[in-house]
Amino acid sequence: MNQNEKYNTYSFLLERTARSVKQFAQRKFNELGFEVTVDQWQVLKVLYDHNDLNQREIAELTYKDHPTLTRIIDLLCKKELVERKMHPSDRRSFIIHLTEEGKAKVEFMKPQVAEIRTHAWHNLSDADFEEFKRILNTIYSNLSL
Amino acid sequence: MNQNEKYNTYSFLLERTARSVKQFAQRKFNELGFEVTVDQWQVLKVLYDHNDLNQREIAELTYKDHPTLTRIIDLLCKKELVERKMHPSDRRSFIIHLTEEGKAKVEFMKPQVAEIRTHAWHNLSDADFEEFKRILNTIYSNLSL
DNA sequence: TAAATATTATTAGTGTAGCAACTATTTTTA
DNA sequence: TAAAAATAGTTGCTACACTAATAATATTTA
Repeated sequence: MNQNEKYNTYSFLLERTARSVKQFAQRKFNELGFEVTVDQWQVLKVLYDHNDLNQREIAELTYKDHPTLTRIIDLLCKKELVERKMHPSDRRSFIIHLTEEGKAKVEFMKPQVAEIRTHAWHNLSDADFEEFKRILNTIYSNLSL
Repeated sequence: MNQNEKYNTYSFLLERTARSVKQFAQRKFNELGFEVTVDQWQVLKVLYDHNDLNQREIAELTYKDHPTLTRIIDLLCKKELVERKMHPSDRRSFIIHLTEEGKAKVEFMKPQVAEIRTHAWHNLSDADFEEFKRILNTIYSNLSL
């Protein structure tokens, strides 16, 4: 493979792997009857860890954009896992609050999700894990400048 | 970070990075007036390298699913970059053919895309590149079993 | 060879990503 | 303090991913 072609590979592998990780998790979520998507889970988890954030803060923590957040919150509201509450001092923004049902859902899913996530790492070492994180973070910051 | 939380990180970093790589490329595509999406480019490139494939073959090479392929081919047809031709012996399938315009587009874009792809790898070595590919491929195969 | 099965591609429906434009509100600054 | 700028969130549009169902055609097998 010549030098030009070389860098065409990584973006392909990166995307393919990211999709396969997500797809694997979603399939498990469905099998286990979680009734939420992987992205919805990500938002629930952030709310569980921080509780009572506005949408901007959730967007920052999940690296999702605002329109996407609006739609995910809509769906989570419909499922009664979160609710939009008035912000006491800023009438532009909502406080997103995890309901009791939402909290229970996170506690139920949490260990099972952790288990699902380990599958990808068979045959890989802790050193691999650190390398992987370092490289991903470097790529990310190379493109953010 | 405890052992349970540990593996929640990688899927997040992986997806975030994959998205950022794609978004970066798409932004450059737009700035350079390519008038195709990154996914459309991927299909054009595969056709350029193999020419005259049916949609199943393109799906296999790009790891995209059939419905997605149908729609991408529709869009590329509208742009007159490819055309659907009758398969001589199998009336279920089409031969997807890169038009002259499509071929010219690939030749025009190819070196510029290669250039765009290198940005992600500043501050990273060839060894990192190999490590990265190895880890991505291992994860992918762990989840395909 | 007729019936069952498999394959190729499409359509429909849901969810997410990204962009641009917009409303409502808050903050800044002139 | 009035005008300008910034912020929070929404909506609309296009594109892609995934699932399930379907149509048309080919292949297998009984």
